[in-house]
Amino acid sequence: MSADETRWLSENEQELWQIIREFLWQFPSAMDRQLTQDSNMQTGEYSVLAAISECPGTSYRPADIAEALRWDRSRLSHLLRRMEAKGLISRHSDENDRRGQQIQLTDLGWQTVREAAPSHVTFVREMLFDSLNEEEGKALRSALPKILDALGKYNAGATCKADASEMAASCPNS
Amino acid sequence: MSADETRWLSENEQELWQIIREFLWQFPSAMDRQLTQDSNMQTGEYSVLAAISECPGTSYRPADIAEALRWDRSRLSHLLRRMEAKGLISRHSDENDRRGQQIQLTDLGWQTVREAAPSHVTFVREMLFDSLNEEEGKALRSALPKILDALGKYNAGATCKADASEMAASCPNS
DNA sequence: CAGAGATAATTGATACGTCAACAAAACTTA
DNA sequence: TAAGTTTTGTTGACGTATCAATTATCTCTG
Repeated sequence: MSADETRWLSENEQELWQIIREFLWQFPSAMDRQLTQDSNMQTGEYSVLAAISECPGTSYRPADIAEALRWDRSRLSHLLRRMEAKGLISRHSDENDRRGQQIQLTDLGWQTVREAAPSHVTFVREMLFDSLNEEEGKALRSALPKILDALGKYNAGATCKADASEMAASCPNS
Repeated sequence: MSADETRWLSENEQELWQIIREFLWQFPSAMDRQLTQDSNMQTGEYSVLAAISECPGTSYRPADIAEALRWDRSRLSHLLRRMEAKGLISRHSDENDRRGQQIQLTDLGWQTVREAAPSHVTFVREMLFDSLNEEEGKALRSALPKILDALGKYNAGATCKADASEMAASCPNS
């Protein structure tokens, strides 16, 4: 950056940015609290349970899960260890590729996600969707992918540059 | 919850929810990376520096900052300790209320936030505002406060139930 | 003014995310 | 098939967020 070519935010933009920042912090934080209180887990753990449970009978490799959630492998590895310790998942070595593993939900894992889902979905509906009219929903649906796309380009070269959704595509059901 | 009165998400809603979740994770995460790489700090630290620097010459108490940012006091306390260790802020006990403190930016703090601002604002503009057309901006501006309001009600009784912006209101400049 | 309660801020334990370094297995290609 | 490269997944160190408990000060009420 030579001189000062920074395109600073207008007052309007600053206001909106503050609202967005607050949303970016408050929403995940409240969601964590909801899951902690109602189901003794946090967003990350729920995301993994939900991702795996979407295709009953399927077993995923960590890499699939990481890609579906757009997560760092390391983060997932740490979390899977904790979840295995809690008895929520089981791992079996992948016979086709012995670097990898097959991750499955245990009975306890299934029970846990089934019990957690209603109150969590209720939270998401009441905090989010009930506050959106049709127009606002459409706007989000058109705006956010553009932002995610920009972020993806920004990240190019970094952690997760995969082009996604192979996990969903390979799901036998749905 | 008696029977199963859960209002599950429709397929459309599930799609949107996935996009939102991704945004909620990817954006802050990329922003942290931007600040770390360009300015050796994270979002929290930048937020505090920016909040304090908004009213030059003013000194804030931690409680003011916590309220303006809608943060937990404990989180702020830990962060202020680290920032003081780095030499970014200074604390002086408040003569009017000796429970409290006066927090000010040091010269290094000022220099740091001035140097960090351009690339950070550029990130926010390029990743966020450049992807929003006018209509989408308006939609966010109308939707997010409703969501924040719902979250506020959800939190009622928890950490931060204050009704905000006393810090901004008391700002001599602007 | 005494005591009860509220408020400001800190602290320590714990859990989680990130990063860089690593090990093992699988591809690639010459 | 051997050497180099990529991919899969783990590990440990470190920074940060959260929660409950604690201290110090202030305010209110009788």
